[in-house]
Amino acid sequence: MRRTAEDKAETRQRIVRTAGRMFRGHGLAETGVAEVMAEAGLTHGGFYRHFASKEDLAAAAIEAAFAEMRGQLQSAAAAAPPGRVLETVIDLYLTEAHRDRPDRGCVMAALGMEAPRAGGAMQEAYRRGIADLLTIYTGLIEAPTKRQAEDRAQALLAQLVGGLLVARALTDPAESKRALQTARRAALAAAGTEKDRSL
Amino acid sequence: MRRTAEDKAETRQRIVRTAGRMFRGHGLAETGVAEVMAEAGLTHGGFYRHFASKEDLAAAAIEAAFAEMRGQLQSAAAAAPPGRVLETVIDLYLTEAHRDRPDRGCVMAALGMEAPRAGGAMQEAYRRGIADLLTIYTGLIEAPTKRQAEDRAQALLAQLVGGLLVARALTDPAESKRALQTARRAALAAAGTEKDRSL
DNA sequence: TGTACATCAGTGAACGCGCGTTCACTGATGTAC
DNA sequence: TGTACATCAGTGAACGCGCGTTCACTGATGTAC
Repeated sequence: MRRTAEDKAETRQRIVRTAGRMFRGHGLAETGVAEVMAEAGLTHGGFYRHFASKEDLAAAAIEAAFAEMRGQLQSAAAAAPPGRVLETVIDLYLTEAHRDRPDRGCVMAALGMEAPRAGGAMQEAYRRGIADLLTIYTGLIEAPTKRQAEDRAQALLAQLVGGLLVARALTDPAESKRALQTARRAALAAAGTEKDRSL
Repeated sequence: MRRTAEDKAETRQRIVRTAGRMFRGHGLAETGVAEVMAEAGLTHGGFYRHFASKEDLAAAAIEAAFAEMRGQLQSAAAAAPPGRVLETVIDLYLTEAHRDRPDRGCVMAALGMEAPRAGGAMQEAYRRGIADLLTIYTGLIEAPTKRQAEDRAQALLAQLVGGLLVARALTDPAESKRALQTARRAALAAAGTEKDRSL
């Protein structure tokens, strides 16, 4: 049953991506190794040919999920009309689709409680993911000083995540939808002015 | 070993409060019934004299933890100097103590992912807790219409929770402290003007 | 008020069950000659 | 290029272990008379 190195890398990636979705959808503790493997079309026995432990997988999955987020964020920002980049990335985040599909969405809004207390590689992957996101947002924001741009990026991220959490908490569809709209306005206000990229 | 009805109520309350702390500190899935009972000074066998299931306990614990939050929030608001109520409740929330002690802190910032997907009584207790918090915040905020006050209350709550999550994610003490300060300013901006209670 | 019996909060052992992890095994691929 | 052997990705059974829950038991309290 031995496979090519390429095959193995593909399998590993499939496991990591599957785990990323399941961990975000149901939580780290509630998602079993065997479940992930089954969802990836494998049996659980082979798991340890790819990962040292469940924690090892979780760290890889968190890292990969953040990378996925960065990709979506950056391509949305690149495609947005000038002057509407912040609006575009905010609207991408605070959607009903994102609210309803945590498994495909923001790592912070899905694992923001479990990851920091996990310690070790998971916590570090999570911390780095947040820091990288903040760097990207900072680059989109115009402010007198870099420090102020960083502060606004942080306020923006907090408003995005907090707004999504509120929207997910409210079970009434109309209330929840309104919460998303409110959060979009508040996020735009928190972000402030957009960096001029027309040069 | 039979106890007074009063004794039983006291025991139940002790279990609920202990569970509230442990669930917030380590998560719902990671906290065992036997652990909670031991921490409350009991053995696990008696658990089902008080609760139908772990979920039943969790719903009660979430409700009680929200009630605790409301108490702290309202007494802080009542004790604050006029014109500085919003600042006071924001400063109460975005502290290093709150960041470092999730078990004593905000339910939303501790169970905001697990509670909504749990369904049933837990989800409902959580939803109601958030709705009640929003009502309290709305009452503190001055705005042309009630709708606008509600929107600002929601933006405030999102900024508080989001800011705390960011601060908990950043492991560098200086970065994390700065994140709290930034979030305090952003929260104050999101809340807007305070309701005049001097009459 | 006193007595006999029923109740039931709390104990500690035991129950399935699912989890993360280990292991012997398989067979296709990599490597040495 | 062909052959023999080593490697190792993936399988499926099995391992402890801790979990939520159940249960027989205890003894102090409640209730009926």
